[in-house]
Amino acid sequence: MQEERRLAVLRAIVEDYVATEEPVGSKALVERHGLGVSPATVRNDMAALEDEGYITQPHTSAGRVPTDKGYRLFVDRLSTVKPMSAAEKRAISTFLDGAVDLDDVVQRSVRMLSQLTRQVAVVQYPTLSRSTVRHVELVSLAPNRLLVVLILSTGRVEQRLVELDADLADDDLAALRTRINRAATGEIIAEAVTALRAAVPEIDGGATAAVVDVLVEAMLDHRSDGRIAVGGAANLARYGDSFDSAVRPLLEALEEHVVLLKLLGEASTGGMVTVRIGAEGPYEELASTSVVATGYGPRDDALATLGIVGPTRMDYPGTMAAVRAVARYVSRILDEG
Amino acid sequence: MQEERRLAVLRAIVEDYVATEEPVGSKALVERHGLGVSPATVRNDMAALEDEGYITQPHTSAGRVPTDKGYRLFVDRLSTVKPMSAAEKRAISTFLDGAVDLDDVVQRSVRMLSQLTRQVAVVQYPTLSRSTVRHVELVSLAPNRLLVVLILSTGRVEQRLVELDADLADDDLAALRTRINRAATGEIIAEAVTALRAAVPEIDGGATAAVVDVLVEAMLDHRSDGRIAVGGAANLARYGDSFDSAVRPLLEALEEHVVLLKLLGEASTGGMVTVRIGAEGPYEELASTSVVATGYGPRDDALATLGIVGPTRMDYPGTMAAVRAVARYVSRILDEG
DNA sequence: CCTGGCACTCGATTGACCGGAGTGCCAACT
DNA sequence: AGTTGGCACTCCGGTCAATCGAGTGCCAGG
Repeated sequence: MQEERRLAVLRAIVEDYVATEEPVGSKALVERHGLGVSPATVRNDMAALEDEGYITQPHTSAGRVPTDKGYRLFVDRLSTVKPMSAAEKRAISTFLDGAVDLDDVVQRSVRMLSQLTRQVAVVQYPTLSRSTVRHVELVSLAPNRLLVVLILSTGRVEQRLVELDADLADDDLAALRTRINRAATGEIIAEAVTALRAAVPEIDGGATAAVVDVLVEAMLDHRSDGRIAVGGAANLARYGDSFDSAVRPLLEALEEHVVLLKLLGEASTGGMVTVRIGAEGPYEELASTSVVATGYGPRDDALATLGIVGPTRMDYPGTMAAVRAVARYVSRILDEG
Repeated sequence: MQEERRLAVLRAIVEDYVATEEPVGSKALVERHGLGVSPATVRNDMAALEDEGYITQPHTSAGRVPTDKGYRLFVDRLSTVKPMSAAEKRAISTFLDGAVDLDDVVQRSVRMLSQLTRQVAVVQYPTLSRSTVRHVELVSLAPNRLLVVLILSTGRVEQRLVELDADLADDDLAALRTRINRAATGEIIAEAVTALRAAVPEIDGGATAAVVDVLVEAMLDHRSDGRIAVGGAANLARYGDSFDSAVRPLLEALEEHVVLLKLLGEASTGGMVTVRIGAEGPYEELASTSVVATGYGPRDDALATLGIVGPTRMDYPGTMAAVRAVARYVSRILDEG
């Protein structure tokens, strides 16, 4: 029973601190939240919580502040994901439905997320590796120049120019085209690559091999795999204090897309919203920032990841709800498209 | 003659203030710069300069700080663009030469610029409107589905899917293709659009018109026209003071690409590096930021614009040199590509 | 196990004070 | 006419002491 109250106290501390941005003391706590005990009792609980490492005081005779460990407990056991309001849901839905193509979907998602959470939003472009090949087209621009066009189920189109050593006859080209499509169409990337390599024999002097090589390269192209959209950086201005220590490394991380991918990547386990708090990750400089992320994609295949980056002191329930909601709507749109 | 010295004083003030970030007084001025007069004399000059609006004091009995007008005079008449060192030139050249495609060129330019100037760099993707059509390809994916591929002299490839109302026969398609290419290939966008509209008659029931419409839309597509790459936002962390007032609106502007385009666009007059200082532009919130930009493109056609955004208190000579140098190398690369 | 009371700590605020950098002006000098 | 040295004045910034108040820890009693 006192154990139960202690957790209630921790929850109250987290909520108050997130709201006020100031260390919270025993007196203010009993006033604002209706826990029916005296400040002294709360003080005892706080002392215990501090011993266990959930909260800390910035200096003697100041209020308490949650530690990373405290936030962790709060997120894992004390918070209930508060559902989005109907109005918010509608706003998300209509805004995202207005997108005209894949790029636009991602752009709008980033914007939506950053507005909902008032944090920096990060959305990874859908990965190719889980998507399937819809069609491969070979276009002869000149006898020895070929345009290879790869169309994927995600709506992404990749094209490459191939310079051939020797000219390629029209009927050879047609044969190659049908053969390639027979092998690759409908397969997911990984399958398509192996099928392609196996099914297409050499036709004339390495030309075919060159085409297949380029096609495989296009399929595995990590440039589009790793692409990332970032939005809402203006929200960083709200950091107020702790500026050089927190914002600078974060701004740097936001430009280092590789770092961002790693941050998000940790969080791609299916369906659930994942939270990385403070120094739990491998990046020293981001010790005072948290990441809230989740995977998304059609039919719950986690094609890619989206989420937000913000200070450890953030509204976790609301943020998690927003991230989850946006991920769901985006997934639905990708499903339809 | 005293007029001459006054300008020397102004120059000294600007240089000192940029270097030290502190209001500069008469005594420090005569010490650091070798102007052979007494502090009292300098004080008189400063009073005159203040009357004319070139400098101002933050408060009584403080040193002087340049006004926007002062910076303007400095940039227009007092500064000599200091040339880049050989090492810097080499660094720019080799780094940009490593680029593999157009996107990469832009990415690297942004990175290079932000590193050289330690400011936020902005590079606009080359505009279509000045480039020429290299080739148009029509690919039949199905009897009533057409892939339209547009290849431009800049190396940019745009593709569109067209759904036709009626099926299109293969020989009609071939005829259309040659007709389109005869009209458009080699022309700059604007010409190509009109030539296309004039030269291609209707073949069957509006199908051709649809294709041409899509093609024209692809040519004029403002998404690729307006695309912008931003880099070096971490340099904003050096703003130190005046944070909310300066950085927040700047971060917002950096995400509003339309605003950025306007800012850069003012500066696209051929060949020269343009400088917008403080409140000279239309944006109230950016009153304490300057833009240093220039056009770039093959053969000095200004295809697009690149530059940096930074505080009015910046090293204009060095920054202008860096912007000019990067623009030249990028232009050269586009020329070759 | 909770509670009221009490002494204690320590950051934050306030006000007084001082030193220094810088100015403006004037009279004297070249 | 332009330059210079001198001088009184202003005002910012830092320091120091005093005070306030929020908050704690602990203890004794319910």
